[in-house]
This record gives sequence, C-alpha cells and structure tokens, in this order.
Amino acid sequence: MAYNEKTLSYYEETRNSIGYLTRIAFRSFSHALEKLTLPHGVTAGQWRFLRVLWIEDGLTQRELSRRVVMREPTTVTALQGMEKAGLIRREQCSEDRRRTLVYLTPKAKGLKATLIPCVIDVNLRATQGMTDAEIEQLKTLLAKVCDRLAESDGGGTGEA
Amino acid sequence: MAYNEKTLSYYEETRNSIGYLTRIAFRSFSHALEKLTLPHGVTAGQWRFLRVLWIEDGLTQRELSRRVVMREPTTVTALQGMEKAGLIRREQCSEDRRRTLVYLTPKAKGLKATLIPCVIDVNLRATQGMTDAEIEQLKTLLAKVCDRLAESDGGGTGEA
DNA sequence: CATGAATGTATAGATATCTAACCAATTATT
DNA sequence: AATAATTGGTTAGATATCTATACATTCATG
Repeated sequence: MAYNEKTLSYYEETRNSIGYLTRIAFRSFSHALEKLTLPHGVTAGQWRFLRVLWIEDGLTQRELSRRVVMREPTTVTALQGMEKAGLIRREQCSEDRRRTLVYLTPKAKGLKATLIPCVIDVNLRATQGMTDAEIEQLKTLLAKVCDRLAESDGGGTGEA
Repeated sequence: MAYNEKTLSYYEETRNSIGYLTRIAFRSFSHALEKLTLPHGVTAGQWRFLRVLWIEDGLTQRELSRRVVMREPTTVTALQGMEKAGLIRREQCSEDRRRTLVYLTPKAKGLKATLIPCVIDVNLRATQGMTDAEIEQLKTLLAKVCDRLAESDGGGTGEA
C-alpha cells in the first residue's frame, strides 16, 4: 500500500486523528465523571457496571461483561471491588452452578437517584453550545466508528 | 437542579451517551491499532509517545507528558519500557541537571515508516463510508467535547 | 453412563493509567 | 549567602484493562 508524502504528513499531525480525539474525549469524560461520583464512593469503573445493573439485576457475569463491553476478567476484578464496597452481592445459580448471578444491594439501588444526575451534568457540559442536531450527528458518527472498527476486530459493540 | 423522568430515562439508555460512545470508540481504536503495531514490538501506549517523538526529539519528560497528554508518572513508566525495548535513550541535561532529555534510537526512527501506515489504515477503516464533511464534523465536535470538559477540569487538552 | 466439547468463572501476569507524596536541583527572596 | 518556592523526575499504591490459561460444571454423543 502506497501513501504519498502529503497523506503521511497529515497523519503526523498528532491532534488531528480520530484515534487521538477519542482518547482525549474518553479521558476527559472519565475524569469529569469520577470527580462527581468518587465523593459518593463510586469509581468510574464501578459506575459503568452500576448503570447496566440499574436497568437489569441478577445477570450472570458473562452477560454483564457483554453489556458493559468489557472482558470477563475485568468484570471479575470490578465485581470483587464492588462486593467489597457493598454495592453488589453475588449468588451462585442453583440450577446451573457454573453461573454467578449479580444483584445490587439496597445501597447501590439508592445511589441511582444520586448518580444519574451526575452523568447528565457531565454529558450536558460536554455538549454545551452544540445544537441538538450536532449532538445527534456526533453520536451517530461515533457509533459508526465503533461499528467499523468492531467488524474487523471481533470484540466491540457487536451485540445487535 | 431538577431532572424530569423523561430526561432521566433518556440517560439510562446505556448506549446513547457521549461518554459511552467515546469509551467504546477509544477501546476499538486501541485494539485495532495494537493489533497492527504489536507484531513490530510496539504497544499502543508506546505508539503514542513515538508519534510525538517522531515530530520532535530531545524533549524533557515533562514536555513529552504535556504533548502526549498523560501525567508524568505514566510517562516515566512508559519510558522505562521503551528504554528496555530499545526505542529511546534518556540523557541528563547538562545545563539543568533536573531535566532528562528523551531521544529516539535509530531503531525507533526506522519504525516510523512502518508504523504510520498502520495508523492510517485504522483511521481510514474507522471512517469508512463517511464523507469528508462528516469526518471533519466528527473531529470538530470531538474536539469541542474535549475543550468543554477540559475547561472545568484542568488536566486535558488545555494547551492553547 | 463415560468421555469430550462447550460454557461460566477465576487466576496469572502484563500494560496503562491515575493521585499523592517525595527527593533533587534550580531559582527567587530576604 | 541562606532559606523558601518552584520545577523536574521518581516512587508508592490504587484501579482498570487486556490476553492466555486453568478450573469447574454442564451438555452432548457414542
């Protein structure tokens, strides 16, 4: 594959690639979010699991991994932390003893009303000054990027 | 501040937040990129430092951190790995002995021609099927998100 | 029903990343 | 010149994340 000088120098421009921009956006997001959730004892990683569990409880760890979009070992580690923090309890499934079902504690359920507004704030701040159409376009294009890269990859958003 | 039920349920939708989408986009990007660079012995983390050093050599670690957009301790760890991998050498600055200057080895310089096309590929794949205008818009909007979240944060892209 | 394949979880070991605290060298101030 | 503040780098300790591997249970098949 041949790339001319112009193409090369374009991509040398550090701050102009989608890869760079998504990294910085993700980073800024995580920091901004954690700044709001940490005072409530919830890390950014735990937040991602909570969000899924607030929608549906009693999932297996595998299913949870799939929904959060993380690998199983990551889930195991995160859940250990969440169990220690009193956010979840894990229960062995009686029908299929391989499975572990994850349930939220009342404490974690109660945090929902507190934490959701935090994320709303961060999301609003992130898109401040954009029109609704721009926000929709950003989401659409980001989702496309995810799809394109997931196709060739295997791991990713590919659940639909 | 008050959020109505509609707003709340909207943000409950896991896959519809900018935060989620940037995370998945970043993740997909890193995986896709590393799949191409790892065969050449370069991790995704090292790649980010290489890209900056290819543009300018002999930077202090602090300046390097600033340009890569990472904290100093992250840089220290990454550079230790890169030194071990024979990608850089570090030299104490004679005028100001606090400073350590980072130089690329010939090996690392040689990798540029090999690795840049890898990233071009990933970036092209990520934006496949988008018009140039859409790509530009995506970059513009992502950059806006970074700016908005950096303002309130402190750490981030805030170099301008 | 015994054994092999598939499934669900966990462990091992690696990289990446952060914050907080610390040390060393330089610069600024009295 | 002595001391305080600043600057550059590192260490310590934590979370997050991955791949590869191992272990345990269930299912499927001869």
